[in-house]
Amino acid sequence: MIRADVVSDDDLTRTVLNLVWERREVSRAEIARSTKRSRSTISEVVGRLLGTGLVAEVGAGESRGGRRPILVGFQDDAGVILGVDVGATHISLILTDLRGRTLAWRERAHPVRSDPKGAEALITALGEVCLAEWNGDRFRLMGIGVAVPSPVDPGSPDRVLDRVLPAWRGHSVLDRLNSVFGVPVFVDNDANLGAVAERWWGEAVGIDDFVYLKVATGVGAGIMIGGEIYRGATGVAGEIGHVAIDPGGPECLCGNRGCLATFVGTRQLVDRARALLERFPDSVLAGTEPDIRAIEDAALSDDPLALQVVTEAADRLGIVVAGVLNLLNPGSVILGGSLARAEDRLVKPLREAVATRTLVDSAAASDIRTSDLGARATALGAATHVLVAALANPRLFPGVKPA
Amino acid sequence: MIRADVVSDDDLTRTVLNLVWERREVSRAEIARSTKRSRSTISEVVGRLLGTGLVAEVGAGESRGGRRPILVGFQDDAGVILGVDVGATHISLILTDLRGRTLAWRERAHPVRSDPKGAEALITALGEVCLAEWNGDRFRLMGIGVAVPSPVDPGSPDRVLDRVLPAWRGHSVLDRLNSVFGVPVFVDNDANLGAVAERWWGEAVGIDDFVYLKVATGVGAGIMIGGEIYRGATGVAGEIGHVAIDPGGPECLCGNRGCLATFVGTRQLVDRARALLERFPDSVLAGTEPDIRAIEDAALSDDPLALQVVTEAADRLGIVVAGVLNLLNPGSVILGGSLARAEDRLVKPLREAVATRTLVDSAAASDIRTSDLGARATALGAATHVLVAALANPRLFPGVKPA
DNA sequence: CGCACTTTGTTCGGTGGCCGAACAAAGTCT
DNA sequence: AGACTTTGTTCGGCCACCGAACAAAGTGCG
Repeated sequence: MIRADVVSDDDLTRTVLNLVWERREVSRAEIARSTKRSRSTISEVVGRLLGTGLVAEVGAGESRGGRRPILVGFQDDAGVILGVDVGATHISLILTDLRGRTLAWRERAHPVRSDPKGAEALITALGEVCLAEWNGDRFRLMGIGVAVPSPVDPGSPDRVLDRVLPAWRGHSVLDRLNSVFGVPVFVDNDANLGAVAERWWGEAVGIDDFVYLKVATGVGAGIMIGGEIYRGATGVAGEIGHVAIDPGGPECLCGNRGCLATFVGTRQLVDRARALLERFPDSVLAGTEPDIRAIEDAALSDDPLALQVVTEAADRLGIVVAGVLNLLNPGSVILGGSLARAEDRLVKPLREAVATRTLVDSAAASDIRTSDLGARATALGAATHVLVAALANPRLFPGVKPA
Repeated sequence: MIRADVVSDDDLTRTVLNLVWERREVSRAEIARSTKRSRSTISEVVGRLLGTGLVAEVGAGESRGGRRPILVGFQDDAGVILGVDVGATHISLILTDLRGRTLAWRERAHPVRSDPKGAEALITALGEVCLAEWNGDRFRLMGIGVAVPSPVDPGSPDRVLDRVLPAWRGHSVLDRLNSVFGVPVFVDNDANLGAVAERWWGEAVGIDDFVYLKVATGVGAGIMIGGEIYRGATGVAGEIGHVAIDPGGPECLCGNRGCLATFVGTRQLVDRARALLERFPDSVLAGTEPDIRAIEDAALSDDPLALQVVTEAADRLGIVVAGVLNLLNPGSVILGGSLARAEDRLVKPLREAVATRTLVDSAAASDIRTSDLGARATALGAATHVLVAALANPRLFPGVKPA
């Protein structure tokens, strides 16, 4: 795997580049004020950046009582990124520009666990499809981000240590992506990458400390501390799917009883809905074989059965969210994955469940909401991970030569 | 309150000072190798540091095949620090040198909650006693650290926001300490400061990510991430005393039911021991009015009643510790406060309780142990907090003039 | 309209932190 | 004893960054 993080770029150059990205269009004088450097220094740095093509002079700004500033703008189309979301039962890919805009998007159901070889082929094929649809200069592809539903070892980021995806063990799939597309490949856990997506494009823009909760086949948390993903000592921080919330609960795949995942995992939600069918004969789901999507839709139309499922899930989630609030006191908790579409129908009972289990202070200070990034959140986060790496190390950008 | 954190010292100077502190005695050449700076640069920095009196040339080291190095040593007695532990029912003070050595120590039982004015007077009086016992140059006192059993707002570190100690609200007590002793006063939560003590002098030396769990009148956690205390969005991170572990449990002061604190707080442990007296007529505690200390002693002599109390507490703690492991994946969990003296008698059942509630990975990777800093841990941590601030900003040291 | 004042961006000489080369001092090893 | 190492210092120089000065291009007031 290509490793581009050995040589680091000039500190100030990086700072300026990030600032231009954030502000989109900004004058040299404004950069100087923000970074507390002299205008002469900034002028020189900006001059170098102009040479890379990552930024360009894009016109004049408003006068602040004197000469009008020359606005320097970030070139969002200077590169593109491929984001891959490897789910338990699906694979999806997104191609984005440097502002997180979707250039292409593909999704396929696939039994990833039982057919890893097919999954690998599917990813490369869909990757080609996305690039073809975009129809731009292929050498502008900067990197590939991959989200996997499993912890990722920070010591060796290219190694996925997993019981869920045994065939992904080792480097094979990632190395293959690297050699097929010829760009760096980054891997991380799906909940972590969901948090990244929220931090850059979603509900957590501007928030540096929050917890992203992803409910899907499994349950995971992405913990953002100081704007960085927190991984813990061995990279499994946030693996809350198997927190025991009911000692008398059903047995879990992990061997324990009453894990959170046995109550709010996608499959369990669907099972629960089926079990409730006879108690709610008037439900719109009656007489159907409901899937998670149908349950969400039903909840949005205030179907009593679906609301019951959502409320029960909120209750169970509440136990864990309360624990998270008490322990970490995050500014925000953002809910993604299944049920996020239900918004208030999920959040309201969740807030109530949390309120009975937390001190007033921490509960009141934390705001709980749902993501609105939808199904593309995880893939988008994977792509964003590459963007973050590139903004931290501009050498990753195509056409930027090692100084 | 004096604020000394505005002007920051030269970065390299700080790095070198910290390195000399860590290594105790180290040559210029060795510093150059460690910091990856040239010997000429280090020579100059060390020269400046020698002028401050914080370090001194302390002899020659072993030859590494050439000229013998001149060892530069940190002067542990260049300053002293006062650490104050304000408990719910006691006050203790420690006077330390810059290596955490105890120069004086005083402890008094005091109803802090009901008599804050008396507590204030007691602190200043005991501070004077400690300084008198030490009998050194008083102007070498660098600062005072105060540990309070309550969250501390990071936004205004000198303000204690508390229901537990209403009279400590605002600045009064801390300002008074500042004006009496004429040095900066630092305040933080007791569990946070216990974690600091462990990080510098205890079980967590060399470990940058761990959780310190303090069981006393209440229960709190100090979360160390990357060598820094993690405070959360509003400074209440680690307030786990009121995590609900049993919806049917007893009512808590906080208004909820089944809080962790209602099972393992000091008072609850003592109550539980009393309740068990009739079931264990042969216990060494039979016929006595046991306090927490007696229970610990009894546990150490394998008294069945005491072991029962300890085991039950371990079970309850296990629920929360398991949650912490799953969420944060810390490298270590360190137990302080009551029962820490019981060591394996506490840790063994705790590990078992945790093992049934965590994934193999995170449980196996984390090592759980007891603190051995004893009763002085919190006060020592308070003093250490000042030391940390001083090493980060040498200007705080007495006699070091603003460059 | 003209004039005083602001702001922007560039030029240019200077400063300070850090470096490398060179060297003397003080060791080790054969 | 002589060759080689390591340490610590000196000294010239590089480079990032700065401040002063300036021209260009605005605003606003009399």
